[in-house]
Amino acid sequence: MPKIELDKAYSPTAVESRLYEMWEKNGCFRAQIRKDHKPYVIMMPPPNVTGMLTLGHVLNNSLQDLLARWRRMNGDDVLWLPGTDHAGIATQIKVEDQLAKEGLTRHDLGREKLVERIWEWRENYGGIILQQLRRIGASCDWSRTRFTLDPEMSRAVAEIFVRLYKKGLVYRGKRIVNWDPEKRTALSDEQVEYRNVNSNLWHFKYPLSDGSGHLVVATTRPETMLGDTAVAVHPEDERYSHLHGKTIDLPLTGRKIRIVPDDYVDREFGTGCVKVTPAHDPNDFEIGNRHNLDFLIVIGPDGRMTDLVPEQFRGLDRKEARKRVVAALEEQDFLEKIEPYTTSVGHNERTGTVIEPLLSEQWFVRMQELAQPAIAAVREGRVRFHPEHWEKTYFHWLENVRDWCISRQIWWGHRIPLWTVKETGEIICSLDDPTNDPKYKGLTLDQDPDVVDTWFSSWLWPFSTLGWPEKTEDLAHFFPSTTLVTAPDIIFLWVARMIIASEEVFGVSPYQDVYFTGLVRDMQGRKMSKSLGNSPDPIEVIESYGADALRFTMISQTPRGGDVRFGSDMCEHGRNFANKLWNATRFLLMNVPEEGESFAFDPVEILPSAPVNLIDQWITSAFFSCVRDVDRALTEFRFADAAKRMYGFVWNDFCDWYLELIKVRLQGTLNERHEALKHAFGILHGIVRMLHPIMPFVTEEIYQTLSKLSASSWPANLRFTSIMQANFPTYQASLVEEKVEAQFSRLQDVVNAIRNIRGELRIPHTTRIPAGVRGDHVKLAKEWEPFADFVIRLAGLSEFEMDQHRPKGSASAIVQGIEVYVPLQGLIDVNAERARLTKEDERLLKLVEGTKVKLSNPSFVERAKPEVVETEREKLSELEHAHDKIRRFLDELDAAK
RNA sequence: GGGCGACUAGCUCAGCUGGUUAGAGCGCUGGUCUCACAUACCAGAGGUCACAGGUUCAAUUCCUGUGUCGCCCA
Repeated sequence: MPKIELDKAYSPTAVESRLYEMWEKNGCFRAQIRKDHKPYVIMMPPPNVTGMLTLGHVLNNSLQDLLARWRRMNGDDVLWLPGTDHAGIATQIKVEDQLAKEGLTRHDLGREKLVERIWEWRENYGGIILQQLRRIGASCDWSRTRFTLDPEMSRAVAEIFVRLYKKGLVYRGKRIVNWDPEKRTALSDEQVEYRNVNSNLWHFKYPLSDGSGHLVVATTRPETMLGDTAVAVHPEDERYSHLHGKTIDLPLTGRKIRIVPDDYVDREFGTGCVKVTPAHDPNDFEIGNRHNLDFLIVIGPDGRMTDLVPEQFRGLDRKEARKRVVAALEEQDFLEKIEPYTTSVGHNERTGTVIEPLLSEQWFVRMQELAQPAIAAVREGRVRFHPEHWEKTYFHWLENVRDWCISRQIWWGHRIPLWTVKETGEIICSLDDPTNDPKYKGLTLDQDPDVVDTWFSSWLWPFSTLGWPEKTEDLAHFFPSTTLVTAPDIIFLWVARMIIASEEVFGVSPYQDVYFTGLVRDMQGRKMSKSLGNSPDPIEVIESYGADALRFTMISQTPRGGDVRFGSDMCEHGRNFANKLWNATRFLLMNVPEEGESFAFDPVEILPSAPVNLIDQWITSAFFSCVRDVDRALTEFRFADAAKRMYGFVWNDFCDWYLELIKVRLQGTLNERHEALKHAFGILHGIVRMLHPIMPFVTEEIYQTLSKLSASSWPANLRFTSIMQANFPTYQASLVEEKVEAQFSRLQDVVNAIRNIRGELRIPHTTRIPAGVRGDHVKLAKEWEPFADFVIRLAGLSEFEMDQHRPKGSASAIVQGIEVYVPLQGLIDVNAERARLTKEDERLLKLVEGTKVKLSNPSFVERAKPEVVETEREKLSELEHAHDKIRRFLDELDAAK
């Protein structure tokens, strides 16, 4: 067996690409359908096909990968299904921008050609993000990659549309919708982002037709006054009750409009009179319906004033129209005043265009009825949210849900499966194109030109990706899925709707658990944004620190569901950890016997019997406690806890204590050396398997190395091409021994006490000093004799005594009731020792006093639980004991002076 | 305007169902290139747990209010 030597530092770059290729080549990520294996399914939230990897994606997908790898190593049939979203508007914009550079518009190309161009674009540039996901080590099943516009997915969209249409849950309605005049399409309420904008409140005088004076109305949108068809006042507002039914001469237009009483009006706001523009405001629209008002569309779909306005304003852009209207009103003395005002204005969340509420005919999904099972699903715990509090947001939305506007006036997307017979006006809703149906021979059929909202395909993602509506094997095995990991900003857009769709189609929820991650922010707590330039490119971060480092850092720094503050230099944390693990391995390998000698180790999972050596027992016990905690943390979606627990075990227990301790044995006899190494490799083997889900690359690299080492003795059924086929360590209760851990903690405390004395008294490491524990010799010897060498090594001692006698003028400490001493012998400064002891004296005194006060309170002793009082008493006696000792040491020090 | 969340060491965060000597990582201070790792080792300093009330024998932990910050909805 050749000696294996590792580099001094772990360098991730080369390792990562090599291993990822190996995994893919061996089909390690491919989901299997096996008898007697539980499926574990995660549907990746499909990123936009136009998207680039952000730190948000990294966090999200690292968590999904962690879960997928963890469950896979636990033997589940894991399916992590990746894909992209066709992102209707965003993608079409990309290509239209390209066309613009060629001096063309989409209308020059026409529908078919444009769609062709977009497909071409997708082939060339789309889905880069899926390549980037490979860089973080994503172990998704690429063979099942889906795109929301794949033919199978289109089939699913048509299917659901037809079903809902036939149930009357999809309908055409004329409503105020969120209109994007830039892209000339409607948007759903959820795709509009409201921003506060500094603007004005304009107060206009509207003269009464009878010449008896005027009313004053206030508005944030002067240009819409051209479309006013009423002025509303509150029915019970006495100031205006005499005006009900009278009319106004609407300035600039020469139109007479009515004064109507309506509850909607807020008497406190402005003058209590409201101008009503039913075709351009959702509330005014309702008022318009209630009072049979005219609906005048004065701003067209292109954002320009229509022919329904006076000539001087026609064709003007809405911004320009605002200026001109105000100017005209001012000129004619209809302007009362202008005051600064902050108003909330809807913007397209993607492009930032100011949304125009516009009366238009669109397709809607009737949501109220559909929402009920989705509410029940969460209420009954069939879907659990983590953190739980998101349920409140979810319920609030669903309980007040409004109908969903699903039609979009763009070309890139799923066509609405509706045809109108030109001659008869008959509407055909059909899965298949009826154009060639003999039934309609001789008639002209026009398909609805619109496409559906992208989310109308994404809401089917949990099952359309598995072949629905076909009855596929995948659908049978992998639906419903298990866990969804996503960001809370799409709780309405996506999560709620997916639950709705699954409940509607299958009567079940699409997953059991939803984990909501937080937002990734910069170190100042600001959102990552392109314009701020505060968003590091994950790929660059990976190149300088490694994917494992990025993953580990993000996951361990992420509060449960809370926002993460992230700066790339934080990745040092993860990088150092990977390096630590690497060097621990390196160290063990350096101690492997030279070529020619036989050496074999057993993976910890198949340890034939419990270790006999106390050190080995301790690390084994600590390892399995860690496994238990990690397992529990992952089950409860406490990812950061899991990461920190593993970190603590590996760094502190394994490296700082265990490896230091076995150095003693590695210098012992050949047999001792073998025993120590065998066990150490066993634990290391467990560690890499435990860490693999969170740091896939470095652990695989180490696993591969260990495999070479153990090839001869390792049972064939436990030899795998990849660590991800090996088992995640399983908790072994029988190997966790509290007594051993307690004994070990005494050893640690004694060593720490000596180190503390050394540190405080400024004794350099190079100076070897004697130290000892005092007490009954026989008893002490029994416990401490076996540890003498260890204490000597770890505390840097010349000798370690176990005696009744403690030399006068020693530096001392009390830990767990054990008296530890370092004979001074003029080695150090008496004053420094006095300072050290005084500090300890004061600390203990404070604790003693505090505990005494507590115990002398009769109501505490009476009313607190007996075991609490008992613990408190024991604590007091321990503290007093230690305190007395410290006092005596101090006296002794003074006497020695 | 309504709702949700946060406020613990200089920074980023743990601390679940009330009783702990309030923790970790980074940073800081001092000491070490000790033959795995200076991406390291050893030691140390640093917190009236945002504020004010209340419940309780006991509150960082539960309740109410205030303040600051963030997010969502209208």
